[in-house]
Amino acid sequence: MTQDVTRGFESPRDRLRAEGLRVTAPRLAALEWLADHPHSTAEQVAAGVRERLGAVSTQAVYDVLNTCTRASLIRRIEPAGHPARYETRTGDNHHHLVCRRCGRTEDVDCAVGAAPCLEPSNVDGFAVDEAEVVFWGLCPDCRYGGQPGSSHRPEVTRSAVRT
Amino acid sequence: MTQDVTRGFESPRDRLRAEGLRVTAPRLAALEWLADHPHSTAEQVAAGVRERLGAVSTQAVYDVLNTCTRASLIRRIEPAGHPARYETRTGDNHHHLVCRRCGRTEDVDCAVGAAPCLEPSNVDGFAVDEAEVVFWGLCPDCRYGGQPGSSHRPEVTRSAVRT
DNA sequence: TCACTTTCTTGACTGATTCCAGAAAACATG
DNA sequence: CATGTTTTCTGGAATCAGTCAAGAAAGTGA
Repeated sequence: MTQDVTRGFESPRDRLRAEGLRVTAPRLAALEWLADHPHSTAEQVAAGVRERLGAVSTQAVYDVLNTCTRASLIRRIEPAGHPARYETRTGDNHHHLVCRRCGRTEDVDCAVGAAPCLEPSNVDGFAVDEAEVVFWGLCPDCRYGGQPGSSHRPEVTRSAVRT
Repeated sequence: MTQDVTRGFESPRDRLRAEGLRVTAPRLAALEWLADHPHSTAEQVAAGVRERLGAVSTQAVYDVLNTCTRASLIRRIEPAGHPARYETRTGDNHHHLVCRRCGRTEDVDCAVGAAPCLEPSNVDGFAVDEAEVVFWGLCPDCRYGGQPGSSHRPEVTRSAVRT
């Protein structure tokens, strides 16, 4: 059982209802899967959903994920060079730690206090509504272990900025 | 001529040489284009390169961009949901302001002083080497103007936003 | 239960980018 | 300025993640 910020208050079913969304088996399965497996890719969610329900179309999964994202029931993060990942922890200002090599993603709470990095609220005429922070690096497995799974193409980013 | 941080010191030709890369027409054209049109997409770079050189394959452009990115001559940014963009300003820790709607991208210097948001250097066993910050919002055109859709041009940006 | 929506299925399709094999060009030499 | 390596470019096919479309199926309110 994951201890998620937004979980425990309401069941997936109630949360769907609260947003005026229909309660369907694929939606429940996807939300439940994500509650226990945060940062899953669409493909992983699809696998998890099929594990419980049997055949479910890929399109249905994307639809569920998009609908729930739009309703803020889940949050989508799209690390450059990796497929999108989803999580149920929404509404708080937390950021992510992503492995350049395998895409593994972990949560990082705001390092510099409450709302860091969200200084510029109206720069150059832009109406800024979100500050996204991604920490890039290598996860333990990719640092030490040799080949973690499939062949990931050589990562291109090597900026290594360390202000 | 744009006054870019990394430009003015060395010409594109010298910068290629300094990295041990061959000096080819497509590379020069791409680097020059980017110096004057920061945050261009691969497609825009291709168009700019073809403007000077005539026919150049798409693959050549991607190759040039990848090679130069790997050599840190340019930096690639990949805003979620938008094609990757490239810029010649490398080596300093500046971040980006991206329009949710049209993808227009602007530079933002660190808002919170020197090293904002780059607190965690070794979290959870990860070896963090870069903190990427993206401010999401709507650009002036998309806020007020109706349909920016078609006018999705290179959007020659005025860089160096000071906060 | 019935009608009315919304959602799911199937399958084709897109856009951005990469892979492949061979032709062409760059550049350190002789 | 020829020559031979080595690296890069061409052209086309392929991949990957994700979307679009039309009709069938299921959830919901009366």
